Amino acid sequence: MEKNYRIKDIAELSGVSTGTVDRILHNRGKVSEEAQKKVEKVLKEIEYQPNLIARSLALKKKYRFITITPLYTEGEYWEKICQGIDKTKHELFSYNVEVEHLFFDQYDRSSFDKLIPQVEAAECQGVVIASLFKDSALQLCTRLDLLQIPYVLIDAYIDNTNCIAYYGTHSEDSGYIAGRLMFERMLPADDMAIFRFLRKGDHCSIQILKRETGFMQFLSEHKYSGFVHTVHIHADDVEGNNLLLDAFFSKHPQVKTGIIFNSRAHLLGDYFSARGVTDFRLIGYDNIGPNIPYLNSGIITHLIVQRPEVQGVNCIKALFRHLVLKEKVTQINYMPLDILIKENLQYYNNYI
Amino acid sequence: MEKNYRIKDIAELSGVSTGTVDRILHNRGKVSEEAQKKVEKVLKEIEYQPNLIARSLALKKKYRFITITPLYTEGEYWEKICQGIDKTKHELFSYNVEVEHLFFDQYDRSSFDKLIPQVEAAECQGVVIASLFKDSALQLCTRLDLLQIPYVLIDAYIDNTNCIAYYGTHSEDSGYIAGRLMFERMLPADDMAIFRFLRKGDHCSIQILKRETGFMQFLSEHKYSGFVHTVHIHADDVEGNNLLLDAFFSKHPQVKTGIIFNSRAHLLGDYFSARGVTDFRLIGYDNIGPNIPYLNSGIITHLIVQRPEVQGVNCIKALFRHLVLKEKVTQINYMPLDILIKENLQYYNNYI
DNA sequence: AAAACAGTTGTGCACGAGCACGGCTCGGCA
DNA sequence: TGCCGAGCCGTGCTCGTGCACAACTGTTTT
Repeated sequence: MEKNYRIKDIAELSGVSTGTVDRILHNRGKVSEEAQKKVEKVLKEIEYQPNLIARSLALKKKYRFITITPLYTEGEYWEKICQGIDKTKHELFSYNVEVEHLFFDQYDRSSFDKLIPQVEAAECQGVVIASLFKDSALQLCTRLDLLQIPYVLIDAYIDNTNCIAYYGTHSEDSGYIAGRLMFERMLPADDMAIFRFLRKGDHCSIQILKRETGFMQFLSEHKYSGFVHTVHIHADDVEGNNLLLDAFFSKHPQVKTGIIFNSRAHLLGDYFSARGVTDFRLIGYDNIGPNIPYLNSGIITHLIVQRPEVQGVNCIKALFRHLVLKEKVTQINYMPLDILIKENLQYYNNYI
Repeated sequence: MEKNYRIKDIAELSGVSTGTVDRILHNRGKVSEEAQKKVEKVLKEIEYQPNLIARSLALKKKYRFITITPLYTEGEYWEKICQGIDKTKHELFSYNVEVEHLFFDQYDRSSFDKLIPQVEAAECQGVVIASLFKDSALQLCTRLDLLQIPYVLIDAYIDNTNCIAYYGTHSEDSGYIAGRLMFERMLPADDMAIFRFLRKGDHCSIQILKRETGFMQFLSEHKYSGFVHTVHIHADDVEGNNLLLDAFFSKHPQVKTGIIFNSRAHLLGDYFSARGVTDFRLIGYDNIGPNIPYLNSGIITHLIVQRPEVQGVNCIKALFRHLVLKEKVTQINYMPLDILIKENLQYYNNYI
């Protein structure tokens, strides 16, 4: 039968006024030792849980968060992250939390750098940083440290920052999982292909390279003895790529298994579906819109996915919990790595 | 530049008092047509979002929810559900939400029935019902309908109730997925085994039977031509079962693949690990504590899991959103069906 | 014409916490 | 004794909403 104690109750129980209790709870202003002791004694006996509702009504403080993410087109990975952010923003509306999005071009580092002074100028209480560009992100972090503005990292973890939280996946392990999935249905001596779909200016991010590392580690740990073909493709040039892939498969018809470590498996899906290929086992990443039909039709056999919406939700909630609720937030948070197949796809987005 | 409009603002804009605006917003009491029109006009122009914080402070209403779930021992499936519930209860503490747990014995239907008058007597605003016993649950539902108390179903969906929400999984499809996973690494003509671990009084619930149905459907759709051995085992009798399993495997040494449709794969894990068997492919359900070490050691190859904590969270949130926020809640919510393997296990619980 | 009444409308307090301001006590000093 | 200031403490307003009650208007009744 737990009772909701109020400051007023504590004041009455300890024989002082609410003002004194308030001063003790927030240790502001001077309080006599006697009063301190009396109140502390009461506080020890009861379990006071401040009414957060009343607090956030009394504090007319506005919380302004800024997010810095890649600009996305419809169906892209970062759209899902931002959907999670916007959902949470709506949920926290009554707590006076406002969220403003700033975008950069994920293929142009300088576009990120240009945002740094903007963030410094904006009066904000917290920042969410998509840390694709490690050095630039680190620079922003140190600027924010100086301004004493808390920030959350998303996507790539950066050592030696004072971020209050990081949300992302363990890239090596996500590659390792891919290795396991691929191994389920091939022989250790079968050839395979890694497709690197890059766009002009694409930097083949550290994340992607780490996935590949984890993948190769699985292969070596499990005595893989086949040959791994690496196929480089420029994502923008559809015509050229078709020729390139035609050449590759006519030269290596034994390759029946492949993987793409970024979210562009659908581009290879386009190729296979145009050529009528149905017996290739393809593993990809991320449940972005364009990948879905190919998972459904069986051209992509597995997608390794990472709940981007939840990441977005968690970023904002981390700032909220840190600043408003003054709770402790765990710093490093690796998201679950989910395995999506045709059969469990339809239920995947029904969380929360 | 969205502004937070308050009732006071609306009153000023439309030239009436806050009381009148209040009456119109909640359509209570009589208001002159003139005032109605003036306020409605303003409401159309601005987008009024009531401050929920202030509202729940003003309404000193207590919300008392009751949950009715099986009594669990440590590490059991229902423990995870209740963990999600308790987490949310803590989160909604300041909204005056209280949650009381009632437990029944999942192997004794009458223990559920005994709770019905208790629920009716308790003055509560919402109920969460674990609907394992379909008929008994239905009876409770109709009682609650009469009392006009909203309720949420968890576990099994029941037709023709007025539940405001249901959270659970699509049982057939979760069996269908198991079929796919099993087929990944066997030949269509290989024999397999279905292990039915039941406890005394266990009713081999509809859920479990449906999983089996979905599984068999996958087999027939994919031209399975082997033999499915069904092994019945009483979960309580370890010694007897060892003998029974010994007999089975010596008679059918060709069976190298098996599945258990409830969460007791760990019992078979006990057997295999005692016998030193390492080349059996076993698929199970639910990431309950005892299953985890066997997934890690490779004795269980896959677990199909369904985010029980999230289900618990969602149940309480559904009642909260319905009663407090007065939002619309979607009625039927099938949870994601996740595939857990050794490699992605460690990250699985890092959500929210 | 005064009173009663119905139909509206405005006012004021409550919810619980935060915070500023003013008031109280007590000691020191002239 | 009177005055001042430091140290401590209590009061009262605020946030935005809900709701009860009082107050106001205009019409009908005695």
